[in-house]
Amino acid sequence: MNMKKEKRVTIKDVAGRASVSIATVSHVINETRFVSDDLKGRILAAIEETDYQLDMMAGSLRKQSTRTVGLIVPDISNPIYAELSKLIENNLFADNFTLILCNSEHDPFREKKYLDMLRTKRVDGVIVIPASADIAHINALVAKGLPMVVLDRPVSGARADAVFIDHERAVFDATQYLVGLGHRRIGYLDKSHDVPHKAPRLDGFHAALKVHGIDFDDTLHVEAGVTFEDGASAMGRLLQRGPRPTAVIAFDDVVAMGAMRACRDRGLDIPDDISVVGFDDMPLCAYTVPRLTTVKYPRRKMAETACALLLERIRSGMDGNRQEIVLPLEFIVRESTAFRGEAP
Amino acid sequence: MNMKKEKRVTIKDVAGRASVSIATVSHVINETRFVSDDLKGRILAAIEETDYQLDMMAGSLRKQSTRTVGLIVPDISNPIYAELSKLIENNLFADNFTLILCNSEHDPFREKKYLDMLRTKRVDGVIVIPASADIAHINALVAKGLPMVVLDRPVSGARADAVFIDHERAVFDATQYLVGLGHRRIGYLDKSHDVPHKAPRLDGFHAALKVHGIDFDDTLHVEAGVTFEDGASAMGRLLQRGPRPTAVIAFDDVVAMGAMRACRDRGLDIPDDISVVGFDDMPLCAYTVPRLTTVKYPRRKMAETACALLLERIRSGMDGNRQEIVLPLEFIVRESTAFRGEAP
DNA sequence: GTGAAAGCGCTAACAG
DNA sequence: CTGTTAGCGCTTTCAC
Repeated sequence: MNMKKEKRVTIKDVAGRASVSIATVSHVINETRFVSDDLKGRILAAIEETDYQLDMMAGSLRKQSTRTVGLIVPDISNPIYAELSKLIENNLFADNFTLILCNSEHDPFREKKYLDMLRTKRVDGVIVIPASADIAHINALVAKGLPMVVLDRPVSGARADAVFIDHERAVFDATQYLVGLGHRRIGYLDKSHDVPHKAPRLDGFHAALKVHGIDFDDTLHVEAGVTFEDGASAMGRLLQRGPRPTAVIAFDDVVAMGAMRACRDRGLDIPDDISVVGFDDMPLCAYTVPRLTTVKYPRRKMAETACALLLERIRSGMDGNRQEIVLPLEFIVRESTAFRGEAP
Repeated sequence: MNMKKEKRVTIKDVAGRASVSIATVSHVINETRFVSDDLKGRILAAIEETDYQLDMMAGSLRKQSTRTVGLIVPDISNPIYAELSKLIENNLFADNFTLILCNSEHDPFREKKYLDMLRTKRVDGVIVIPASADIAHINALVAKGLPMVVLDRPVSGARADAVFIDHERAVFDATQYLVGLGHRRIGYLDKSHDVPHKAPRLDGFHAALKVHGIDFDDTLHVEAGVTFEDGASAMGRLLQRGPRPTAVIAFDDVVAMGAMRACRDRGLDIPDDISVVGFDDMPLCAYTVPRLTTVKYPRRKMAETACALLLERIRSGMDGNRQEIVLPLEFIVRESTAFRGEAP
């Protein structure tokens, strides 16, 4: 095939062909000042004929703005982050921004490396779901004037704008709901990584138990990774430890689904033998058997808010005070939770 | 807070501080020619002190290469594309490339708009899962010298490199498997969009039926969209049409799961009353109840091959013949398929 | 071994 | 209304 790259056609070629200055060409392209119909016509024709296409890079160098933003997520293959990314991408697309996708793989080191790359590529801003609670590198970039918003996870001391949810409250409510159903032995499938929202969630769990005078049994606390398999094996471990719980709260829906599978494999019925509640409300939750009771993660609102915050800060050139927005959560009762056997 | 943007520190500042020429600074940064230890030391120190960071954009303009590639997927919130994206991102990261993510939303028009943006941003190449069979705009870019690879869907007449799977064969095998289990009334949950792999798959289905002397009953053919809900409602429609099938083949796992849900809601057992087979093998398949029999989509191999092809073409400057690689599929039998009631 | 200087393709003063 | 021109920050000949 041997496809030779033809010489790139530049604004100069267009100008030459239309017998005008390159300034005028630039101005009709960007609609940045009035140009007579005559010239405009010739220029448009020349663009057409030469099949000219703007080189944004050159423009970006000049304008010091790339109309590109970076998004750092722990793992795009987690459905919740996938959906969030999609919503963010949609918002940005509407504003003619383009998205650089970065998977940190839950690795703070990789996150940092990506942050460097993004800066080097001169993105106009970045949205990051931080992999760990250590956000010194994030704050450093903010200090250098890079617009950033931290998403999803309540890291303390952030100097970037932030939008997240009230993790503690959400788990508190979920726990309280289970207690209301008569459950007293409630398992907690925690996250094994040390993510920023791990502590607040566990706090919420403990707080709810305390309010209802339930002692926390440490054997009911196990940790799980990020896959279905991790959820299943964690649940397996939990079930081996002494008297089994009548309900469990999982760190997210993926873990909850793995857990349901593990129960099922041991002949335990959900929710008759064990109630399970998830976290996130992935679309799938309404289609599992049984349908999963869960906490709804406000992804649409989160994406919109994050983009609004970021774009505003990009527009304003980092003026204005830091914003922190906490989004409300919704508890969605489906079929995976029920009264405890003997309870009212 | 009012964060003033400090003046950007450039290569000039570093050169000044180290009392050398900017050329030398550039050379130590890029390790592109020998520099004495003395100067190198001073330069490195100056970089450190000024917290200088390379501006890739300027370099890219000069070098005509951005070390960025575009990825266009129909919908990143589809788990299979999410995983594919992740694998691709990983491959590129290893080579220090950066990824611009684009959701076409299954819309050819939006795909085209994104392609324009990518070109304008001077990406070094693009990987695209085409939204439709019309790929004139893709070929046009290839003709202009942009390295591209078309993924997943067997569009005809592509001038870009391509890597996809044998859709026809896969569905042929799946159908044959069901027939082997004694099924004769097999439903087909097709895709409603006119995607490039729609026809080959249906061909495979028909071919298998024909081989076994089974007449195709048109009432068993329904179309579904892309969500769980779409799958459920399509299955609902199918069940309303005359004698029900004893098995169904779904266009993808998402549709299959929606279909399972719909069966369940009507008191039908899977697989005792109806067998269902999906397509893709999302991780979730092993965790549903029952576990889903499906065709395994070779995502890892696909990601690797696509990246290898693209990077090679970028490296070689579009030399060499067009490549087309067809990846093998694997049929994964789990619990959602069984012998037809009365059959052996 | 090192430096000077010419651009990469565009935008935006500034000058008419 | 339109054109001239000075950069944006870097890479890379070419010369010493």
